[in-house]
This record gives sequence, C-alpha cells and structure tokens, in this order.
Amino acid sequence: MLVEKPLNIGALAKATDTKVETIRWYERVGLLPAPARTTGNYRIYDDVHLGRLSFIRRARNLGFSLDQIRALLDLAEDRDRSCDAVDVIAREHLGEVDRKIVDLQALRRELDSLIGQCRHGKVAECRIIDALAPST
Amino acid sequence: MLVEKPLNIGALAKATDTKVETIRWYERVGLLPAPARTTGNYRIYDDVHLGRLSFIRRARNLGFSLDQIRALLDLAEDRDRSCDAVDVIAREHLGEVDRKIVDLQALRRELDSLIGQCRHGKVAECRIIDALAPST
DNA sequence: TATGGACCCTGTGGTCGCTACAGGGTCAAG
DNA sequence: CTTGACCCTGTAGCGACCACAGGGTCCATA
Repeated sequence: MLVEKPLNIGALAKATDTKVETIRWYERVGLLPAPARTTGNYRIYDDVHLGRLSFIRRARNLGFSLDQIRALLDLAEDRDRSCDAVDVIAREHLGEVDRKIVDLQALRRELDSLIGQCRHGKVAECRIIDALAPST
Repeated sequence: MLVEKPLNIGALAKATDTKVETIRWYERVGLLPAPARTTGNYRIYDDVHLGRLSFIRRARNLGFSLDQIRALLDLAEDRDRSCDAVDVIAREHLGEVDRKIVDLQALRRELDSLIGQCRHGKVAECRIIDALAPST
C-alpha cells in the first residue's frame, strides 16, 4: 500500500474526473470528510480521500443517490457485518432503474405513434397538437 | 361550443388532476395566463384556461419540458403555420427519451452483474463494495 | 347572526445534485 | 515583482414543483 502524494483540490478533481465545486459540495453534505488545510487554507487530500471520492463517483455513475452512497459507505466501514444490506440497496436501485426503463418505453411508444401521425400540413390540422389538446 | 362554468383554482385542479400550487406555478412562469379575480381576490378560470392546462398536463405526462411546452403552445396558436416545427420538437424529445432508455439499459446490465456477484458473506469480501472501491 | 371549516391568497424555503458566479486570497514561475 | 493559475467562502440558480406559515374569504348550518 503506497501512500500517495498529498493532492490539492484541483489535482483530486482531475484524478477522479470531478469538478472542484462538486468535491466541495460532497464535503458540505458530509459525504467526504473535511480534509486538512495548508497554512494558506488550501484543502489537502490523501489517498483515503481519493479512494472515498472514487467510490462515490463510481456509485454515482451507476445512478445511486447520495443517500444510498452514504449508506453504502457506512456499510463498507463495518467489514465484519453481513453484506446483505449492501445487496438490498443495490437491488432497490435496480428496481428503480427497471421501473424507469418500463416507464420510458411506454412513453416512447406513445411519442412514436404521435409523431407517426404527422402529415406535415398546417398546425390547424396537426395530429400532434390535436392529441395534446383536450377537445378531441 | 359550450361555455363552461367558471372554476376556482381548486375545481380546476381537480378537473386536470393538478395540484393547486402547480397551477399557481404555471401562472408565475408564464405558461398559464393570469386569470380574472373575484372581489375576494380568488382566481377564476374559464374553459380556455381549462383547455390550456389540459394541454400542458398531457404534454408533461409525455415528458416534454416546460420550455418545449411553451414552444408547442406558441406554435399551436398560429393555425396557418406549417406543423413541421411541432414535429421537430416531438422528434427531439423522442431522441432524448431514446438516449435515456439506452443509458438506463446499460446501467441495468452493470448493476445486474454487480448484484449477481453477491455471495452474501461479510462486507470485507463483498463484491459489490469491491466493484465500487478503487483498489481493485 | 355567529361560527366553523373548507377553501383561497401571498411569500418563502425546501427538494436533488450539482454549477456558476463574485470578490477576494495564495502561490510558483519568469 | 508581477502575472496568471489556482484556491477560498458565500450565495444564487437550475427544473418542476411541494409544503408550509400566516393570513383572508365564503358558505352552510345552528
């Protein structure tokens, strides 16, 4: 386990493909612990921060909410606990994703049939407008 | 063309399955014209408002943004114009929906394989946590 | 006529996850 | 010693609402 060089916020941002403001935001909402500061009041991060932020970013890329990530991070600390709770969070999220896909697919079908009806005439006889308007 | 009874905000809300606050919000952001008021300062709506709000709600249910709906409503006023612009907005939205579906499906696959690896042991050897943690 | 409760009003603050300033301070290279 | 890239805090904004608080109105019933 190598100990990396300390990073300032810009370097950490680059290393994790995160905006500087986003890192400060994670600190504000308690996802990332407040790091030490230089005499000039610059934040300095170590590899623990780097690891934690990488975790957060990967989980975000998988669509987990910050609350879910907070829970996952808490669980990850407790190395002896059963990982069932982790599984529950992941499955919950998968369920949400599935629901969203189904909803969007239904939406897609409706939109598609709407668009298929367009005869490219005047607005007055536009099927899309008709379908949205209530007097039909 | 029947002229409906004037509605107060609560009745309009019920008629369009919209929250009262949402109707006031649409007025604030200029989607719904400010209606007349009673002497007691209550909003009173007519069937034009009802039609417009129904349109907005249907478009919202199809996932159009308020900006897109504003554009659709503007186009709908101009009955002689070609409806191609309407088609463009709808197709644009369809494209966004398609993109979201593709993204969510990729996400779903990743999440699914993550969850499939769970051996229900201790957090220390949890594959889900591992997959999110950076030291892998 | 009084009263109670259902409705309405405005204005403000919260949600989620950031992003974008403004107005300053710090630091390292040239 | 100056320049310019970085950093700091704090605040406001995004989209599309939702949820109050603290008041006013309206109507039916006692």
